[in-house]
Amino acid sequence: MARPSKPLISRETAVAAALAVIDEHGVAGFGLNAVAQRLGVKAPSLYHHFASKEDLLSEVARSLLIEGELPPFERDPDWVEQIVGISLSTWRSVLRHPQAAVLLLQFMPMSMMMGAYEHWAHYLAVNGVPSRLHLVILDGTDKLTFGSILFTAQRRINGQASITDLHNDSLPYLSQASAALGASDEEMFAASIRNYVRGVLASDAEAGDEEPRAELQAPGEAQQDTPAGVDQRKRVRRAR
Amino acid sequence: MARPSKPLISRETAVAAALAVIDEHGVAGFGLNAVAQRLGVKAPSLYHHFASKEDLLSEVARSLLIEGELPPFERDPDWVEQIVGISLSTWRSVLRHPQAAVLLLQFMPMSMMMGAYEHWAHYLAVNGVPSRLHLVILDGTDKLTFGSILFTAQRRINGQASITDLHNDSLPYLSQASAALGASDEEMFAASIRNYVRGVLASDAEAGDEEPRAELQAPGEAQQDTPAGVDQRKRVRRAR
DNA sequence: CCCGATAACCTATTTATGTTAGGCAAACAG
DNA sequence: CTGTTTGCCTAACATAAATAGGTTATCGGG
Repeated sequence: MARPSKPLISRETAVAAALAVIDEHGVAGFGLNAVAQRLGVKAPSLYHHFASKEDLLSEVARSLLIEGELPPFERDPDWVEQIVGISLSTWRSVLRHPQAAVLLLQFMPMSMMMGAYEHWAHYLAVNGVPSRLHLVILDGTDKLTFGSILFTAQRRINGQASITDLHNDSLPYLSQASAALGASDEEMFAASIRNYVRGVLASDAEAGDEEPRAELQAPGEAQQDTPAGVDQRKRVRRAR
Repeated sequence: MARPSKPLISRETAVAAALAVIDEHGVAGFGLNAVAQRLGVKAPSLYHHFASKEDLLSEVARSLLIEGELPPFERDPDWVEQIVGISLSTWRSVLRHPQAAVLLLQFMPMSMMMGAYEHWAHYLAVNGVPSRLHLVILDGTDKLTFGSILFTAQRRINGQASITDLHNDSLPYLSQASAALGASDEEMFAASIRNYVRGVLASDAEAGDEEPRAELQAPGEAQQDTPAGVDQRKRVRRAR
């Protein structure tokens, strides 16, 4: 075959095909051959559109996150729920493709994240959250979000039931905990974000009562070589 | 060469060699050839000890976690700090090998995690935490821990500075947030665990005023949350 | 002590896949 | 109309996982 009237490949269609292959066979079973076949094309032709396999996978990763809805810079008494809602939106979006979720780790578009962080920091400032809490909130919710996504994705890939649906006589405490809870993965995740942000606010309010609410970390005295499992908290923040 | 007097390969030495290769070249640059060379051996010989490359990598993943200890079943007024301390211990342990951290995702030993969860649920019950909160606490802290590990590992691999050391004029809000914080990765992580658990307790206290609540100080001696027929001997289990 | 079975390594080969090189015909620009 | 570019192709290469089969040392039962 020579040059076709209309191109058979575009970056978009190739990314879609790649995502379909990953959905079906996983990242491990992913190959340029399968992608090409799905496009009615031979594998080397993909190199006219992507520099390498990594380039293609990187684009797939980005496609998982593209619907970056960010909140407007307005005062919102329910700003915590804004955070919960958008985190949940990301959670749902990525978990439509559990097999591809792991790509986010390797190909996380850092510039995109920085932009989002800047936006959120601005949003938090508008809503009266002191700037010393911004990174604590953003960093924590992000790690919670992607930690939950990656864990949940892996569990779904393995065909394991949710940890909230556990019945195992050899794990009595855990089974009771599961029975006492009764929540879906999604509810668990949303609650975890909410709990985290509340915890940040509660801790800060508590610290502010006792101290001049200056900083999260006592000045000076570099920490180093602390043995594992040792309470490092004393210098950081004391809660009664 | 034929069969040597003393075996040149054992699963343990092979895992150590594999980890060394990954530390140096990353998971992408990892190959059986490099592992074999480090052992003074040819690659196919590894198949006498491992069923496949995945088998070897799975063992490497497990080796990253086997240093994690679990707390004894005793009352501990600072049980939150126990959780923080052990999470931090895991965090430090895995991040000694940032390049290998991603293996935890694919080869997370589920049985091991279930056992640890059971232990923790028991521990929380002993400390008067109502069972409806057990999974919320365990699941959330775990996701925070591994989310933080994976993010931090990736950032260190990419040679990027911590988000807490940010100076960028095009990101004014974020820069201010960073400047107002001044905490290390490790402190940020420990604080996030602490904040999360506190948030769970605060939310629960707020939600149900008629139901039993988790107390930090002195819950009743009766353990209404103990399932029947459970061996409560005190022990410290080593994951393996 | 002997000998078959097994263990532990080897070399050679197969297979799969990412990638590069070079060719050909349609499209397009001037 | 013509030269260049585009978009695909086939062929070939490099690497790496995995298998097959050979060789020798160790071990256990008679």
